[in-house]
Amino acid sequence: MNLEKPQAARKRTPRGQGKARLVEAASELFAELGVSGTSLQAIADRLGVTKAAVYHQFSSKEDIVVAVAQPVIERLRNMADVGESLPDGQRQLAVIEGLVDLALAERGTAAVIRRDPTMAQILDDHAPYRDQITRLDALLLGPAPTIERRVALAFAGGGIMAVGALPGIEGPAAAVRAELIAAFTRALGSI
Amino acid sequence: MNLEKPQAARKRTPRGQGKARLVEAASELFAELGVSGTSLQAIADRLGVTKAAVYHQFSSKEDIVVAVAQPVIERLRNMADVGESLPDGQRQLAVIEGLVDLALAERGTAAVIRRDPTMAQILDDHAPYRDQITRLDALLLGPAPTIERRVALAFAGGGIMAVGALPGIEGPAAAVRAELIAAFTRALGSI
DNA sequence: GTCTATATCAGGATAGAC
DNA sequence: GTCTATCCTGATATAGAC
Repeated sequence: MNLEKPQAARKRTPRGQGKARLVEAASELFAELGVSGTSLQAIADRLGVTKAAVYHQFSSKEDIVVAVAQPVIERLRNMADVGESLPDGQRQLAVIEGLVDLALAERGTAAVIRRDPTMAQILDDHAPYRDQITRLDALLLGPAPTIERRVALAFAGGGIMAVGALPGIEGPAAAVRAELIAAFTRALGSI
Repeated sequence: MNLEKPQAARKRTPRGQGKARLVEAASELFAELGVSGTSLQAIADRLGVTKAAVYHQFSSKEDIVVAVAQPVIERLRNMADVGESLPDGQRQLAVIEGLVDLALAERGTAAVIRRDPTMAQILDDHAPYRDQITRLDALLLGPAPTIERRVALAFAGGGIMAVGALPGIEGPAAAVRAELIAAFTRALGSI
């Protein structure tokens, strides 16, 4: 018994920066299957290499998860920097626009970060991420937020991520963006 | 080598309807860890039994997943029935109220259904679920919806689920409910 | 950078005793 | 209904050759 595993046909290794390719493949798979639903074998298969090649680049699955989240964390840090540098009246809108752009640009990854339990657990132990979330929450909620305001923020945050994860809204990006910013502002502003 | 596994101390089997207890435990774990992050061993441990006992109740993990979703599917069917029986002007609000109540009542489970990839994959192959979603979409969107309206619905749907999954909003349930219905209506109605 | 091969363990699932 | 024991597969991870 024990037939040989088919082992997906290896395409010529498109050489070069292996890490970036790997992170991209992992990111897509995480969005499709979730983090714990994605095996290193699956990542390797998508790249046309073996698991050992994956382990050459990252020494654990957790390292890959962090690497996938990294660009998003950088964007969050940037948004917090910009927001804090603005006068009070402009902070909220700037952050909201930033979050919407992030959700639309990073699509899958942003959604995974917000809703995948494994990702959440890893990032909760990852100070660089937690710090940005704290800063952005402060910018959006102000000091001593009411419970209604917290609910509204959770609602709006869940909303943009759901739209980001939505398939088939490739077309009129500007319209979607405008509608999202409006929806977010309405959700938050009304309280 | 190969120490004996500690095997969590077994508490006296609290009798009775094993299936219901099992579904409840699984439901909680799915919400905490995701479906693929939850092993049958973990479910068994939470109940204080062995894996084999779990397999006595359900013949596969997929069966458990469907059983966990079942009460939510029933509620969705009910909402669709009620909505379709109402005159045009009242349908939308009735469905929105139903969805908000569902998100608040089923908390974790409703959120898992909307955002867990494994759950989604299983339910996509599960006609009873798909049918209700189709009916509710029709009630909320009407025929030939614009893309803006679809975005708004996705936004609102993601929003209530995010709030449902939010920890620590046990207190003023009525206020949260009212705020959610308002937010949902605003998100949809404005297009 | 990538491979083959292998160690180790956990996961889903089954058989059969009590 | 629950247990023990076991099977098989696939998962993470490592060692060492090319």
